[in-house]
Amino acid sequence: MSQQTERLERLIADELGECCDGDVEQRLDTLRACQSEGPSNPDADLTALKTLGNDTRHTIVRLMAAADRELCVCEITAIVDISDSAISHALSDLQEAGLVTRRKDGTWRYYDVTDRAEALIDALDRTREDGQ
Amino acid sequence: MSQQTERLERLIADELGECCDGDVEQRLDTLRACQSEGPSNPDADLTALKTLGNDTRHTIVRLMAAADRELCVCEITAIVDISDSAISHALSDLQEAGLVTRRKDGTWRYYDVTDRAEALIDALDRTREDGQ
DNA sequence: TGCACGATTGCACAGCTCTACAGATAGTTG
DNA sequence: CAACTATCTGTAGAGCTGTGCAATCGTGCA
Repeated sequence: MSQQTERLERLIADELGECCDGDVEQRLDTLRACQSEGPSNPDADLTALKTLGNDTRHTIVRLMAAADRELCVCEITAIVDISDSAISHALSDLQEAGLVTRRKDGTWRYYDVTDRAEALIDALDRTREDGQ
Repeated sequence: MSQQTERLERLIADELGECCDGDVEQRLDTLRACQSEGPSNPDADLTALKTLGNDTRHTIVRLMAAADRELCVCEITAIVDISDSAISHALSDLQEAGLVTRRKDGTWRYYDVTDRAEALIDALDRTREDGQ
């Protein structure tokens, strides 16, 4: 029995007053079941969070979400104080992460937020601590 | 007039057929209003996203969310294959980011997810692309 | 076909992040 | 109070990330 499960055994003994090997196994099984509840492939989730958790990309997504319509790249560059290159990199990352969609019209490129981006923004807005 | 607004002027001319300086100013004003709709201090949002967007921390939060009760540190170390030190660092980061709460009971420490963490996890679950 | 323009891409490097290790801290117990 | 336990913390270094620069792509137009 590993150190980790010894510690767990002592925890259960503390909680229930006593603890046998069966109790430990049962607790481990329950926890393992919880672990397997998660998404089978969490990479997309991690990428979405990491991508939105950057100032530049977050700013762009907030702007598009507030505009409530697709925006042309040049509308973004006109407003936010970030270089063309950085914005283009950011939009590319956001698209790969499934947070924005892309549409071509001649030489103009239009981007819009996806449901996933909106859901994350909304989750943040609904759970903000201070009343700002 | 900057290069950025010249480009915007050409976009509006393309969209409407013509464009005067007033049209450009109006579009800029609208976009600036959108920009100011965002949270006045987005740092907490960025921290929350960045913190949850790490494999170790995400795994821990998913486990706690699935367990639907507070977990002792030793329950986490017993299940996930991450060193004690890494888990402790992760829990500390999560707490600072407002994603988990912490409770002491003797030498045991119990952690539980906050509404904010649950809201983000839920947003991801509701918008997953593939049917996993 | 050549030019102009909007937007993207490859690259380099400065700055940030994650983890293991070792040692510290705060309870508990005898 | 000494020994033990669960957890935390400081640190170093390997690896990752973000941005500007310069070059490039693709579209429209004369």
